[in-house]
Amino acid sequence: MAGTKARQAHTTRGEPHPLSGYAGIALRRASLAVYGAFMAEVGTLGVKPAEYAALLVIQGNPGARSADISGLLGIEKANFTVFLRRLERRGWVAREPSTTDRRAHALRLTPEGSELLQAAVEKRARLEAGLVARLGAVDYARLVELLQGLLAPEAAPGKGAAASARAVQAGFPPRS
Amino acid sequence: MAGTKARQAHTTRGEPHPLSGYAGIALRRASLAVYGAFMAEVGTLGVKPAEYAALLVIQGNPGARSADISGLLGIEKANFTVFLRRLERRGWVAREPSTTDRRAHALRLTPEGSELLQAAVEKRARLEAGLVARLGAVDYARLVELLQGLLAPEAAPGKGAAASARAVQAGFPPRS
DNA sequence: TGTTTTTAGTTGTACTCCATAATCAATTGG
DNA sequence: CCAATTGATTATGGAGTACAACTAAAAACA
Repeated sequence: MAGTKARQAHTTRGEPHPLSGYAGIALRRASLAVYGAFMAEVGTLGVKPAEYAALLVIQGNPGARSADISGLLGIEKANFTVFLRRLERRGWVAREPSTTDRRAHALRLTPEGSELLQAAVEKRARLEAGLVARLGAVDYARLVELLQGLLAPEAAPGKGAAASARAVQAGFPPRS
Repeated sequence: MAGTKARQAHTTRGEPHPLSGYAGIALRRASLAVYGAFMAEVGTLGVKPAEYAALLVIQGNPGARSADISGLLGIEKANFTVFLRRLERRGWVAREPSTTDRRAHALRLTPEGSELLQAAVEKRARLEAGLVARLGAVDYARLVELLQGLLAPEAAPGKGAAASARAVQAGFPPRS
């Protein structure tokens, strides 16, 4: 998603989009739609989805190193450096030197970051409530479940190596 | 999607991704995963998803103009120009002058384009079969249905204007 | 009819996201 | 102690997209 603008293709309201019977296209369109809804709701705080996710994970894993967080977010560590710097410059994330490894940094939310994140979490709850209102709670849960099923590792037999010793977790705030 | 490479974040196979409980993140990840699967299967023909969709729509609406197709695909007409030129240079799409409007072009698939598209459709059927095998036919259909529900216009009451006189349709090949 | 407004297509530019390679310093393992 | 690995950074380039400006043709209208 290069441009931040949420596109609204096929403005002819009334019928479903003629290509949305294709799973890939439906997925892409839905992803963009939710992205746009996020920006409309939470984006007013100046936070984009990737940044929101980063703040969430950092809050849940205070002291974690860059590589841990970037790996979890699926951001290349190289790009995560500049990504982090934005969060740091805005005063939301502090990068303290690690006490155990002089190459690494320990990441934490600043008080301002925590405050902002709390506001963002509340706004995101409203966003999710909107989605639930559109699909119904049961269908919404089912959708998320099906998406997870699509992403689930296909029971890869031999390969299951324990990748990272340092366990980094999502650290959800209690789901609304 | 800037980089064509399908990222595989969170390589630790075994548990679901810790952030995929968020609908937006699950959608994004699923979208990228299907994109990657498409590239692995159909991409061997040198066709990316957007190009595949374009060829499909052009085949279903022979003689349609650029703006019709680009609108349906959700591509800016400005960007569609260069996008089209790629398809044209590869010999898949012909851009004849419109007989009724000297500004416009009538788009058609060339014989090579039709041939390629047919091969792509077959490969995509295999891709879809893989998704069905993963989720099961019922759940797969349900997923697509739920995604469409997420995208459906929220019964906008007064606004329902007939936007485009020229009706352009998806022109599916018979769904496999 | 002649003039104005709209439309189809094109070009150019800029910005964001992302991948990759190269690099440096620090750590780890023989 | 030296080689290989690792955390982080910088720099570069490709791909997708938005947007403004422009040309030529068509449509609307007085």
